[in-house]
Amino acid sequence: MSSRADAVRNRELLLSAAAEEFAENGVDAPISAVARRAGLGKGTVFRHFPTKDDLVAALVVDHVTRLVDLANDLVGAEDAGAAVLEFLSFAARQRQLLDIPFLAHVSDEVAARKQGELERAITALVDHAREQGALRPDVTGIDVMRLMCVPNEIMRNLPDAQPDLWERYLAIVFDGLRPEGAHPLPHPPAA
Amino acid sequence: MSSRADAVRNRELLLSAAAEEFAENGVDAPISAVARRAGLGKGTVFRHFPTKDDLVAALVVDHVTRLVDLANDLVGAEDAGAAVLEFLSFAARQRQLLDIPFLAHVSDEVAARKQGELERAITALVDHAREQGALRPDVTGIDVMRLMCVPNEIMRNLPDAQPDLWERYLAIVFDGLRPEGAHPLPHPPAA
Amino acid sequence: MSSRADAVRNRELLLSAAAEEFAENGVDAPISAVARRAGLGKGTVFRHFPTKDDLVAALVVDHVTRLVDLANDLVGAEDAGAAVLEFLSFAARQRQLLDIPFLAHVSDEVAARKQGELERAITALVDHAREQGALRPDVTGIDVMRLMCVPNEIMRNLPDAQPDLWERYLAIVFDGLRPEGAHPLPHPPAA
Amino acid sequence: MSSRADAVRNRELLLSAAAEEFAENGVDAPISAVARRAGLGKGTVFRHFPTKDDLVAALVVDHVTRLVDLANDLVGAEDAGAAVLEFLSFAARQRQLLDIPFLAHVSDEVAARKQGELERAITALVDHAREQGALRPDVTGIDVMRLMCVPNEIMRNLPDAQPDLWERYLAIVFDGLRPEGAHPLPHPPAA
DNA sequence: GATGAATGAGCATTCATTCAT
DNA sequence: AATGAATGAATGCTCATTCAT
Repeated sequence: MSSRADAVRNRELLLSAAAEEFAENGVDAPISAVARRAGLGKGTVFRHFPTKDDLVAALVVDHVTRLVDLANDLVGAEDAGAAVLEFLSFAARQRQLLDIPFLAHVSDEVAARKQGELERAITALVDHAREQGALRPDVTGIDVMRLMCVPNEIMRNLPDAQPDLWERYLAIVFDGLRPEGAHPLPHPPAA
Repeated sequence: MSSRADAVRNRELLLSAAAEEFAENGVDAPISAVARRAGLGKGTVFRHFPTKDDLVAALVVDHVTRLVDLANDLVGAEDAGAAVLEFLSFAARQRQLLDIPFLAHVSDEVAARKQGELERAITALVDHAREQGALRPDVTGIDVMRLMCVPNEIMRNLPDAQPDLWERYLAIVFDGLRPEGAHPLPHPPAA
Repeated sequence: MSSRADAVRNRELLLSAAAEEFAENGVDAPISAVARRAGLGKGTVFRHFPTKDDLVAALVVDHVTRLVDLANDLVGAEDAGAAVLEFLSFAARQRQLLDIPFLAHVSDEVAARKQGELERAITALVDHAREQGALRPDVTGIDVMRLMCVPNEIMRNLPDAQPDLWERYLAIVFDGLRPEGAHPLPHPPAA
Repeated sequence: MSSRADAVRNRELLLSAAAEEFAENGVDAPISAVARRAGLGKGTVFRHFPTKDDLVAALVVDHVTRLVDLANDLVGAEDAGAAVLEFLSFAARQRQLLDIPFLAHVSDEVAARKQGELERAITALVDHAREQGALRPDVTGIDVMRLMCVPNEIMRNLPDAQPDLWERYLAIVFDGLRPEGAHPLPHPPAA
């Protein structure tokens, strides 16, 4: 009755339902809400993701994968500074739960590996931009990764704000990453 | 076990236990964990704060009060730019849960009033700094309020980082607030 | 442990377990006691009745429905006086919690509607009996409704009494409803 | 500072506060509400009544004592039937928690003894009335004791009714106790 | 003797997870 | 493979009771 293809479709259905639900109501939203939003039974969620944490991890992997792909696409761009800005804008537009809390608390191996990939991809991007003089000399990919979520977190705290307001705060942060008027940074970024 | 006089001390005990617990494990940490950390019974928490929300609100009020007081102290400073930086450094050092999510979700009246005070105090500070040319011309107190939590949020995601790492990210954000090399900001900050 | 079909049975199981438990220990009996008596988990109670109040309301509706049905069956009886007595006997045999406190405090809409039905049905029954001269001229359906629980309440206070003792007290009350030797009643019954 | 007399006064204060509180909000009202109503500390309640049950028992004893005293006063009355009616009216006017549930569930020895006294006093009263032909020949003091609370229980279920409505239901019950038109009662009243 | 702070058992309710169908 | 019923651990909160002052 249900083909392999249906299973794949359901998995996607669940992932996007979960992304919406968690973005809207936080990760504490019950699994049942995700199931309802997907039009599926609660049991089906657990068939695909044995644990709620697994579902969250899959979401993170999905999201990080998209970011890695974009970063890799952008890594050869002429204007590396613009590329970094585009990357950060893309990240900000994904309202999903790209909190680093997640990146951090999700213990999933695959997720961890993906984060490593992301770190390398962003670092490449940032290194280019720094070398081109588009970013301050003392900033690293890790720094950018850590600042990546700032617009999202601000927006999460302002549920009624106009949807593009994040651009304002990304602009400020990005100005802080530029070489003009940069004051030397304390501490190394560490691992 | 505790005398009448210790009741006051217990309230403080509870507030700081709650601050630690919530900073470490998020607001979803159970009241029982707060009680255990304070070395008190669960019921005692509810004697002092009839509701979990009341406890959170008290925490917010406490914290915001400290920030308002500092902002008011700093408002007359010669170097207003340095004053803003000092204010942000102080805010970052308070590891407590000064998430805007809290500031926003706490429905307590007193807390709301305190937040209004904070907004006014920061705005005064920022206005001075802007007028002195220490901050970019298009930044407002509200913007600073929203960016105030960035170092804390980054640190929360990095539980094993060296304790002063926040200085690095505050430095970047603050460079973004300076007038040198500032690119005009999109959107008004709105209320 | 239970099939889809047993879910219906479980609802009944829970209702009768609750009826017994509440009749025996009062409505303040914990839900866990109801669950235990039904041989089910505490969570299962909440699956079927989202709230303790919902469970109580369902019980009331069930009970009142049975009474309404009987009253409607009896309304055409030849001997309306005997019909009223039969009705009251049936009500007394249902040990359940047909306290008016419940009828009153249950805020459930459906329950309220059912009580209206009951009042109308009893009133019809009583009106007939009064017209036939089987009841005193100054008694109403509302009065009978209010006296309906007397035997139950007496029995609840006498847990060790012989199970049919209620008949004695119903007999006394019913004699008080007869026209013979009736002294005029003070106050109207009011709504 | 506090004399023996104050202690006695406080005991009375507490008893009447408890009577009011429990009559108004049910026996589940917290001890703290009783203390507040009495204008005393919670601890003081427990000094006088080591247990909430003790307080309730004391209330019952108080109440039953009043009833016993009245019954004894009335036992020599000319019109014994009128005396029984007066006794029942007095009982109905005491809105307090004279539920038999209490009489039954209170395990206090003194309370039990007092109930024995009450039973004997009522029985004497009822015996006289029966002998005078004012009550049906098959009714006993125990029956009257059990029916004594009916008006109270009906009123408890009708919080908004006019305060004298109980007279209507006492009248019905009392008519049921009269010899006119009495149908023989089933079952002995038992102990 | 009086007070109110502290305590923990008890209760309603939610939700991740398991499993029979 | 999908479903939703059953389950119990966890949580916020209330309240009788104890006890230091």
